[in-house]
Amino acid sequence: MDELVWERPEPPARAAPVPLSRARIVETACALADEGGLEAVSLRKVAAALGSGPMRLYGYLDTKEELLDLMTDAVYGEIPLPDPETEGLAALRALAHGCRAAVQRHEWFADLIGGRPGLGPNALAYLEASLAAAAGPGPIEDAMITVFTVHSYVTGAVRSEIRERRLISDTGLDEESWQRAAAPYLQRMFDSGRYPTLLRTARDAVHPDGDAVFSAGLDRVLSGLSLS
Amino acid sequence: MDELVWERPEPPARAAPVPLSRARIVETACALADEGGLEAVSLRKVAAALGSGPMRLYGYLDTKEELLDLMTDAVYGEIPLPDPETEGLAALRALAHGCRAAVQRHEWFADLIGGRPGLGPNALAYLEASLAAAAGPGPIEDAMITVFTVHSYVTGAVRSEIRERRLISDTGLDEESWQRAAAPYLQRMFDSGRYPTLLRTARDAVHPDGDAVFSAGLDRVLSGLSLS
DNA sequence: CAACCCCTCGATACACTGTATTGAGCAAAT
DNA sequence: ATTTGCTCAATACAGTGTATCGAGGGGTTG
Repeated sequence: MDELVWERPEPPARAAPVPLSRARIVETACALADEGGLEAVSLRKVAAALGSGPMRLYGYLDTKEELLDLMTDAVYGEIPLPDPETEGLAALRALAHGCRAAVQRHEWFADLIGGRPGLGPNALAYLEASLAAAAGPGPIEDAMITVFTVHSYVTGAVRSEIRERRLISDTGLDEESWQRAAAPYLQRMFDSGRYPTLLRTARDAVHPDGDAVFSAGLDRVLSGLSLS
Repeated sequence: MDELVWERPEPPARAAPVPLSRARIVETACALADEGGLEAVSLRKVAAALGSGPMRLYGYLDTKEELLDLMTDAVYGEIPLPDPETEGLAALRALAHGCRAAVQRHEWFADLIGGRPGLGPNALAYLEASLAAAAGPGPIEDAMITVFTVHSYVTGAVRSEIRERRLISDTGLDEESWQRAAAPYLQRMFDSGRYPTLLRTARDAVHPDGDAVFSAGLDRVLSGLSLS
């Protein structure tokens, strides 16, 4: 009390605290990430968007990583699960496409997926559906490997796709400036003669769109599974 | 000059600046990451390990992300390339195993791989070798898809593996405490009845080691490629 | 109705991050 | 011999995750 009462300002009439919930927190964190990417998600910003101080969130979370885990599980929850009648391969395909669609809606999901243990209820449900689709008459270990294989492909593929999209959109929205930025470097690399196949590819190949590439790769993976 | 010379201390006899190079920077950054993970890599720590101030690094890098890119390419450089005589499928398999081996040596590589555009010379060489191995008589687009498929699987798989390893080693080195931490939760989830296949798997399946799973998945992927 | 207590929440603080700016000292060039 | 330019370190700043603390209000008890 280093000031007299007369000088000291009144307490700032604290606004009625906004009711909070884990769901609301995750929701606004996802919204922040949707526009601005994962780096736009900080506890301070999330709290500010909710009209509260940062430390309040620690009542609902122990750590920022837990927030990311919750966000991850929220996205898993958006992936529609095929109904159990669906035949195995078709179900796996549907899950894969659902996962990719989720990444298209939430680019940042590509940064999280496969990165931390997905033990949330929705991730488990996704896993359950995959496993059920893959399970056949044989030993369950086969189904595990099938799921591992497909999901590894899916996570790797969606990351690749997002990465490439960013490579373009980072240099500026137009393809022009990207050409000017990286093309000369690549040109020089190709001129070195060390990458003949790459050079031929860059010259000849027509670059197909992401959908087609993903589907084609997925088909190859699925056809290697020797599933009943 | 707010003090008289007599009071003012001598300049700290600045130590002869350590000669630096991009290679040395990347090397020590990788060393720091090897013990301590990616979060142990900060420009300050790298600089300190080199005996210099942080800002000096900006002569060699524009950004921390560039350092991570260099580290990524350094690891790509460790992957042995199959000699060009090797038959296509065998070469792809060798590259995949080489990539996985690199991740075993540098866990942090799993966090970087597939995350940012790998345009460094070593990554390009890896890509060139993959593309050359995948290229057949058909259109080059087929080879692109093949490479995309295999590499997507590999990146996804190694991330999965590292993630699982961390899940165990994070809770404490012993399996005991992990059981105590997550097992009750999973138990309750399984008891909910929503994850029957998962439950059966957790109960019945013997968990095979990472090598076997990776190889088995890779074989499935490769066998789906319909490569000559 | 009054007094207490707990518990929730915000303010403050700390260590740390990446990076911009500034200024000092030395080497080379005029 | 003087100036110029370049290299590097010190300082500074905004932002991060999180620990600590103190005040305030709501519910429970006298």
